[in-house]
Amino acid sequence: MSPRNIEKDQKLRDERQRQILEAAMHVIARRGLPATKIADIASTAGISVGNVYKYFRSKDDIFKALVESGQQEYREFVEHALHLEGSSYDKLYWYTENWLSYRNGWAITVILQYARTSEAVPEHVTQAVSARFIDNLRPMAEMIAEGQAEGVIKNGGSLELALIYVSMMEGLILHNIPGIHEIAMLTPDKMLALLLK
Amino acid sequence: MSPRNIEKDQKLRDERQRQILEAAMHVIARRGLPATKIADIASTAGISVGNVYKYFRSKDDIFKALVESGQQEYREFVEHALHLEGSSYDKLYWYTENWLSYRNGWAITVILQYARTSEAVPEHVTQAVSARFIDNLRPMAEMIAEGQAEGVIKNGGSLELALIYVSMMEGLILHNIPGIHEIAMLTPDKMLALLLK
Amino acid sequence: MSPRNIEKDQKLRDERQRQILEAAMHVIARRGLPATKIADIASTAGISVGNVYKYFRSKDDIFKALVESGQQEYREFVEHALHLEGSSYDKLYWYTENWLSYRNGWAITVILQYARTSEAVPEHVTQAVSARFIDNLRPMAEMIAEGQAEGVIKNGGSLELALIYVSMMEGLILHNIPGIHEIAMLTPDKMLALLLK
Amino acid sequence: MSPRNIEKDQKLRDERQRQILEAAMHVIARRGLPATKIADIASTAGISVGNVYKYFRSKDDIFKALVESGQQEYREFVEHALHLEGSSYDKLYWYTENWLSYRNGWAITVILQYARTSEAVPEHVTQAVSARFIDNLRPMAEMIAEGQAEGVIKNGGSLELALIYVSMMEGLILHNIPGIHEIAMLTPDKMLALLLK
DNA sequence: AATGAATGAGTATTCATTCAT
DNA sequence: GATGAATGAATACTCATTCAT
Repeated sequence: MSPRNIEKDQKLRDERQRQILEAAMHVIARRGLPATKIADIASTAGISVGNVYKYFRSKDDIFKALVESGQQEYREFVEHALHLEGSSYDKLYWYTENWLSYRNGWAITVILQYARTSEAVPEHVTQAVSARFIDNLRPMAEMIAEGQAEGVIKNGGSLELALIYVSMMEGLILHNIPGIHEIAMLTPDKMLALLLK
Repeated sequence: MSPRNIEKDQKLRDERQRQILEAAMHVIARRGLPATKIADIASTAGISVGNVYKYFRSKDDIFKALVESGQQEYREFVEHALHLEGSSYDKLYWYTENWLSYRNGWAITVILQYARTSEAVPEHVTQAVSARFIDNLRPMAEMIAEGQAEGVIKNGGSLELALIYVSMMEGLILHNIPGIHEIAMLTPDKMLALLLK
Repeated sequence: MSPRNIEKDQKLRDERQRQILEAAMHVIARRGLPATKIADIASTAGISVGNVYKYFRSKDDIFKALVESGQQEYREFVEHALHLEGSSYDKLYWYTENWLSYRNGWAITVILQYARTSEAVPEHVTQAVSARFIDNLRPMAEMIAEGQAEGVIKNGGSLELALIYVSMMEGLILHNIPGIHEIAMLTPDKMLALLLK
Repeated sequence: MSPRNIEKDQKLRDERQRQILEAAMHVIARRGLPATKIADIASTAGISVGNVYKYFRSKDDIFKALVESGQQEYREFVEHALHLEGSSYDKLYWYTENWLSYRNGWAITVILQYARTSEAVPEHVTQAVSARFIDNLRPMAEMIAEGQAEGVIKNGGSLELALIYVSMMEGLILHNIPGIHEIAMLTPDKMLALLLK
């Protein structure tokens, strides 16, 4: 009866949804949530305004999905680092080098920071993001603990050091400043040096 | 009108202006610029909406003034640290302890971060803020260089280390997360440990 | 294609069209024209949105068809009453009893009332409906005139009395109020009593 | 301190509110609630769109206020009739003549009918309006009971007769049909004749 | 013919800014 | 100067209609 290919339709729907989130991530990271118009997201995604609403109930709904997928993407990233072959230094090096250069890393960092700190975000969202943020520190803490066992990394609470290191990376990522590279050629080894004995 | 009154009037104007900026700083830091209404600023400052416009031309004007006074306040703060009596460690300790706990520190950090990174901010503002940010790194770099001369602080480019340290502090300040203190009692010495040999 | 099939196709088309109008009648009567979405009509009719447009040019087109078929259905109803065997009282009784209880009576009454009175309806539609409404009063007027000739019904212009009686029925039908039956068990004889000498 | 006259301001506010409701009543009665734009109400009231929202939270809020004031206005009207000097016939005559010709009568009738019957109206509103409608029948029932005691009016439940009479008036009022007056010069005595013995 | 995804014009609502008092 | 009512441009969201499959 139906003249449409249901399976293919579903694939197209999933593809569209990813398309919208991808567009939203970059636009929102650059301008902030409230300054981003649905029309911006739609045109970046190459679709019409109305069609965005076929896939998401509201702008806030998009933001929520963005935050969730961002945190999941980060979790997979850091878990991947943890399970690499090699010394803990190698793992941390890989993490540092790749999160800095990864195309979505900056955008995810900016968006999650906004989600955690702005009172314009509903409190239950803020809290969920914060809880997950802390949970996402654990793989990094594990890498640090390994390094301490290997005698390479400074002593101290591994979770505390993880928080400090992640904060530093976030702080640096947020300094997307023109001209910053002229004063600092920040390479992973310079950043990791802070953790070393 | 006597010159006495004119002078007094001017003082009142300046006082009001500071009042408005103070209110704007806290409201904007919490909700972000676009989500903050002039009415919020006015009511926080305890004056009427219309009256705000007697002191500032527009919302953007308030933001610009905020950013400027914030950067100036930071500059004075860091210069003060640099000229303290004592070792470079003592100076950095004072800086770390006080900027973290200073009432306006958090708000200034949040606002300047937004001013630097959002495309919703006019480019000439972004650029001015960024340039001044780099300039404001110098007193910190000087303290670090002193510490290196004293043989206490790690080797490396002092401006680079300053950027890293400031980024870390900003990153930590932005983690105004409920529950974060249960996993990390961050004291100045733990943070400074990163810089030490 | 054989003429047999063409004929069959036409029947199917007519059937679908009636299906859509039937669905539209009930949805629109309940929510009003502007608050009714094409999607509501489609899903009530059990077909897809796109398919509705295979049978009607537009929402307004559906409404126009609805109004026409509603007025025709009413006309047939009242003509049927007029040509029943029996006294004029019997005819009026049958009319009163059955229009009140007839499944489409309420919906048709509501829709025609809207079509006649709302400025949101194009004027040429309003006028056509009104003209036909007046015309549709005539069979009722005839029944009343008969009753007057029989000496059972009050004196007075038969068309005027018809208008009054029909208005009363419409008014009552529009009082689809929960709880109304607890204060009034309205039976045809009570309503007809008004017309009697 | 305040440069505005508070008492005068309040009066102006009340005046504006009445202005908006008055405008809304006529526009909504003519076009229906969903087809009425806030811009229509605003321009009819002679103020700006934004200013409407200084006095009412939303379009639905306006509608609710309209319904309440409409029912109150009707109640006062019918109570006034009840307490007039004279026979019950005189009272009913006054009621019939004046509600028909009263400038707001038509609009109130149309709006209340919509409020009672459309599913587009939230159910708690529908129910409140219906309950009050039934309550508002009582003064009319009292007039009818008086008439029955005087031996002028037909026998029968007074509340039932009230419902029938009010429905008839509503039905007639809703027949705001061009050309209707050429077939029926409806005067109060013709309408009241229905109730007489 | 049937489907439902895609489009974009239309409307409710918000809020920076102005202005009469 | 101070106030807050008034304005209207801007934006989220809806829905009639079209169109590719």
